[in-house]
Amino acid sequence: MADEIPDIVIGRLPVYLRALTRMVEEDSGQITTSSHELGRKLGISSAQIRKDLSHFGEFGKQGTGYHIHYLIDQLRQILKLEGEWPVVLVGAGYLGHALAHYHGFQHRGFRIAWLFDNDPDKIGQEMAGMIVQPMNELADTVRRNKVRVAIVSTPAAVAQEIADLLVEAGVRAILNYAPINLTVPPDVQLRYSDPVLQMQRMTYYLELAG
Amino acid sequence: MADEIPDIVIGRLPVYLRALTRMVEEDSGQITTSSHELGRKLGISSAQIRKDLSHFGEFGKQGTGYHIHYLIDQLRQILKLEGEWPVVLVGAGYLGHALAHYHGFQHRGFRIAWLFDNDPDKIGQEMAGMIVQPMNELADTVRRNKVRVAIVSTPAAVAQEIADLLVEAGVRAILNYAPINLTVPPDVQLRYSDPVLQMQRMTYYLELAG
DNA sequence: GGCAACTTGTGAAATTTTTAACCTGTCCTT
DNA sequence: AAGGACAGGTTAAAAATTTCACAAGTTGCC
Repeated sequence: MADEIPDIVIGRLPVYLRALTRMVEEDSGQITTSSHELGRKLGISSAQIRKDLSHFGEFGKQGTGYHIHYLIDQLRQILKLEGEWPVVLVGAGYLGHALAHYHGFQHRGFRIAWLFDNDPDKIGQEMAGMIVQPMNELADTVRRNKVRVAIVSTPAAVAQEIADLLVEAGVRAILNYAPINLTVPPDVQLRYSDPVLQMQRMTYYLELAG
Repeated sequence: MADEIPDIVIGRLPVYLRALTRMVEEDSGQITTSSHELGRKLGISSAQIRKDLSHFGEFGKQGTGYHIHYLIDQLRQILKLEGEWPVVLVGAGYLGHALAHYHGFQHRGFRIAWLFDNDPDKIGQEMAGMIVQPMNELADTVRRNKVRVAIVSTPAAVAQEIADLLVEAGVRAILNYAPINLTVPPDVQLRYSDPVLQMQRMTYYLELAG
């Protein structure tokens, strides 16, 4: 363990966590699992799972495997998900609306706590238990509440501008839904979620003719 | 060129395509670009861009770079995006609603053409210019129209079941928004878009203390 | 107790991916 | 017309990532 851990490894931990959590929810009374079982479910080699986890410590027991609850706890700790990160959501369009209502953040480390938009018709309106705030209060809210995580679901045209503002105000992790590449300082985490990019990646493998 | 092209390369092509398209939209009258310029915009090394493209042919000209329009055309051809893939969207919840209304598919190779749900209150209703169809007609619609691409935005509990049905009916590419790992045959493309996974990947790098 | 069946963690090997460096060709300026 | 600045494609080297394979530890059963 120790040393710089590859980001690609970090990227798989949430996948493991999700699969383990699912195993608990299915509740077959199963207490432990093995790298083989987990690998089979995820389509990942067991060696990779063991190696990934070994970066952080020894969580398993030979002959037995991994205690599911214990491993979940450890992963949540590694990923800093034991608390609940308050998230600011910028952009209250269709997508922002969906994200604001999404229940999947709960129990997985996040809570959408503020919602911003620049549309006068939306500002002041209630959405998913929040009041849509005007954009000019965004920086202040981030600063005052020491918000570190943001989701951008604005049109591409303003996404960079919003990102700059968020970073300047103290945000250190941005999930960007706008279909555009953003530039942020190296100490700011940035992830993308453009459905079209994912789709375009798949069509390469399809046959054109019907 | 020729040979099996790494999937990781395929995954970057849509990113290049998006950046190039953006350059056209910004319309500074720019005709050509270079691997360096593109790399700078995307945070990718120029060598990687040249190498990626070289898998498919020689699209640039020494001393000049790449003709933007020509490269866009080539990428669209490589990714099989010259036509328009009709897409079936399963799940008309908040997220399905957002996807159905999303304009970003247009001009990028896709058109959401059908919308399915199992909620009797939603079936028959109009949404984004489509009528929500009942789930029991899904397989038939896919088969009759030879649909090859689907988006799943159902709850996790039914996502695998839907995926099986889609594959059985002929779908060969699935974008899954449900927060669960799916299993599909090896000849079926599968991509995920779970916002929480992306967020959990970022928090690892954040500092816990406020 | 002893044996067989498992399973982890881990160095080493294999494979994949990225980067570097350079040859060759193009364009622009003088 | 010549020279310098650029820039693509490509081969080789470097770095990163995955897989292999095995020693060592655990469990359960007879």
